[in-house]
Amino acid sequence: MFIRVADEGKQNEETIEIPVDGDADGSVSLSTLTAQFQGVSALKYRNSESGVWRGVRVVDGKLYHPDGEWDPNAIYVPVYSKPMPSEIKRKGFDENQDETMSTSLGQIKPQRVATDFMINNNVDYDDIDRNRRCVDLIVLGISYRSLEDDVKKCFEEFGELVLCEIKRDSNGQSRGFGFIRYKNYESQLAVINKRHFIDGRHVDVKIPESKASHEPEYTRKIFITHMPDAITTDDLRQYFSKYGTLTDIYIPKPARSFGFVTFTDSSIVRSLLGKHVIKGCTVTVGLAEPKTKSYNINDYPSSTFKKAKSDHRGIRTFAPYAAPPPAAYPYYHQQFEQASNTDRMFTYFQQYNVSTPSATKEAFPTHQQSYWNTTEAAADGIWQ
DNA sequence: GTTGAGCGTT
Repeated sequence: MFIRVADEGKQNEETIEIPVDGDADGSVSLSTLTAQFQGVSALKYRNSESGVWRGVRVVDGKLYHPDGEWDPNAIYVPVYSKPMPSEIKRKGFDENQDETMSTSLGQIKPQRVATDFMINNNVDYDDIDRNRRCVDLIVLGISYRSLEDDVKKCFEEFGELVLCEIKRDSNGQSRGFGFIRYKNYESQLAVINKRHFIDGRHVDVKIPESKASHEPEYTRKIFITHMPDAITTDDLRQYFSKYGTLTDIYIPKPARSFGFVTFTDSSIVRSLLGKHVIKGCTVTVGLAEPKTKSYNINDYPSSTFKKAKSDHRGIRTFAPYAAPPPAAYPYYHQQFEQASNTDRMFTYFQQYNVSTPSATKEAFPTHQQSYWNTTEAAADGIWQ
């Protein structure tokens, strides 16, 4: 069986039939879809009764129809998150521009080939370029008695170093961390995310926060819970690296059933919220809270998870519920991307007959973004 | 069952 997919307003010229995996679970593979619609992250369709858009559920790279079966006559419309396909630079797109970058290590000519991964995950070349360069790497966990030479000896095994230093206080006492930098990017790839031993201590090498991203760390980080002890950092790396470039993986020792994975980019984070199956275990992915409570909310208006939670308690107090939610719960943010506003949220939730007294609107300051979705709302008893 | 150690200098 096939479903018909076309960009909005292009049903006449460019409707493409996409196969449904009938052997398995009747889902449509997101990668099959992205082969035809670059940059697509979900599908939507018009609800024939109400006329409003409905989102198709996306889980683990597969699209599931809310009613359990696809309508062969419907036209499904791709939902894109940024950037739009026309903005994805493919090989040849801007070949006449000189894109040679100057770095302290010489000239690097970036390759301009969009991989499937990049297209699927809306990774653009700026991300890749930034990530392909050698940067100073932070070395954490250095013994206080280790010297520069000890550190150097360990890391020279992987290639020529252009920097190796241990940070010290004004008395010359080691602070237990330092920085290294390689001449070649391959060496950087070889040491990062691996365990190293110096003077009987294991040390970690990471991209330092100052180089990781322009976005605050916690917006790029997921919080994984209900995680069995058997899941290791390697398992998390293997599983989550398909969604983006990782800058950090953390599992406390001894294990406490949770962990963190940090990406280079915050944009993938929202799409990962919910259940995932890793090594046969179902784990829950949530947002990481900021490590310090002293952040200024106005600095990061798009990342105020705690505020979003209290907003939705606001609804619960007011709303009587006339009807149960539909069979599936499309993510609000998959339809409307990142920036939200009160009016648009209320319009969206009206399709579920959630009563929205005007007083409730006051609980939604317009500068705040809501990350919560209808599944979470249902779990919290809004519609029970 | 549910939130992380530590991040500099030019």
